[in-house]
Amino acid sequence: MVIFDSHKKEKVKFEPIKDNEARIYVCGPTVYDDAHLGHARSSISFDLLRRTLEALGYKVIFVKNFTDIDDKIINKMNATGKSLEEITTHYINSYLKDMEALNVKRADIEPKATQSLEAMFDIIQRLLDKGYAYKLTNGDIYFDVSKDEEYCSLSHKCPQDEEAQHRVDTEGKKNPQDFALWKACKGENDVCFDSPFGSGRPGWHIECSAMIKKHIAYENTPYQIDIHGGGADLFFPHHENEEAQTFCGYNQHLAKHWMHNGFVQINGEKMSKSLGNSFFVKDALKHYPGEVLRFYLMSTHYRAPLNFSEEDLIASKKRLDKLYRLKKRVYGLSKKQKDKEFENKLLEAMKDDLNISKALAVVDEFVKNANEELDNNPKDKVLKQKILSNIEFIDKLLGVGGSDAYEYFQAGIDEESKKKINELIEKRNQAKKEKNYALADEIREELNKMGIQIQDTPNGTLWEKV
RNA sequence: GGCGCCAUAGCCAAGUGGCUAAGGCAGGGGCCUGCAAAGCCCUGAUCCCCGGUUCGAAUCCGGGUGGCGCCUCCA
Repeated sequence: MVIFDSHKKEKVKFEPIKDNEARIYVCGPTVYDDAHLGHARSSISFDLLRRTLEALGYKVIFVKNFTDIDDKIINKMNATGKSLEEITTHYINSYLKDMEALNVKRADIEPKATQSLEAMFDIIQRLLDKGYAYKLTNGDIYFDVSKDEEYCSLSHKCPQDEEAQHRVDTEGKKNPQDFALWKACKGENDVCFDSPFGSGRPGWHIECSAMIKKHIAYENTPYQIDIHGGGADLFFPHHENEEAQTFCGYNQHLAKHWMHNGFVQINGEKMSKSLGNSFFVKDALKHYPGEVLRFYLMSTHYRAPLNFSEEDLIASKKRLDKLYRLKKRVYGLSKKQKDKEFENKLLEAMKDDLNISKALAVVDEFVKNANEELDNNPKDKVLKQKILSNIEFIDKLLGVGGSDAYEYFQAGIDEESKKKINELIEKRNQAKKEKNYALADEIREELNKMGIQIQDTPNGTLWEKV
């Protein structure tokens, strides 16, 4: 497996710290609002990484956190009068539900910041003891970047010029880039926890360092975990700061490899709350099945920007439709016949830094060849078993193609409508038998108007929702 | 202002020095079909511009132009 390490800025061979094991931590959402398409893309990107490593035989330990203590959550509390727990529980559930619809596998561990406070205290105390952190008179504790010689060597993105540094300046800090490890309690409208450093709450960056240390960090190794992932915007300062805390606190680098996914854009601009162009997953799911959305969001390489467009999404749907039409042709088989050659080809593509374009081209080629072979050998059982097995492998590796082939095309149609559709099809077949083509075409037209498209096949007349 | 990424057919998108530049969508032609649909077959680009390196470049180097991102919470 080769991955692009954004620290080294090149593709590197993935060599795990421990043989055949991969410990991965991905920055999860701050749960103060519903997941947008950007969250979806990030989730799907690292889901593909995980599935690929698993298919290659690695034992993957996958951790994705929830940031459940943060300024924006507090703002929401103050705005709505709801408790922290109410807000975060609601959005965590909403997030999990959306990700399930997108066929993203659940993380093995889903830690919350509020449950990892002890681990944060440990790092902060170490940093204070070692002189990497200092406390202001108001009780805030900051990390002193000037004490860390390696600061900025991870992302190489630290601002150099004076102007940029002054923009992030804050009263009392020793260096403009110093960041908060602990924020002292600011009064009634704040959320505060007891700590050895007084009442307050943790800074954002410390949360991830703590959760990694607590849940999956190796001891006595140069690196605590194998891969740390997240959105490209997190590289600096978030990941730079995580690395600084962990390295200065434990004398271990945080992660051997760093991976960052590109953004979802709308009309060529980053999709974000502040630009007012964000797009919630739950809204997109009202119009398109999760699987279609997944297929679309993963069809652009994870590092490249993806400019959201409905036109492209529809093109993706049509591409996925073809896989499911093939699946209908091998419907109902139980026995499987492995096709190692195909599996290796698909895996080979994904092994190259998740080259999804290559992988999907392999899928397209497979679908095309399978259709042709089925045309020539409609009764070949082994062939059909092979095809079904390959579709299952596609589902396992890419997370698409696993649904029931009929339900895929009939999603959103209620039982009553289905009954009516079947009656009309029956009526039309009768008309066809009597060579009353005018009536048959009339019925087909009626179905079309209902948004139903039919296909006459050797196995009878099939229908799909357009 | 600092740092960085990107630019391939109508659209999406692989490709990192050398066979005829993958694949998908859309379009055109054909087979199949009562007619359709689906499926299959055929069909399209010399790779933003200029210069350089090389026997040879979409692929490397330099300079442009255009777009985007980070530097502030952000996936």
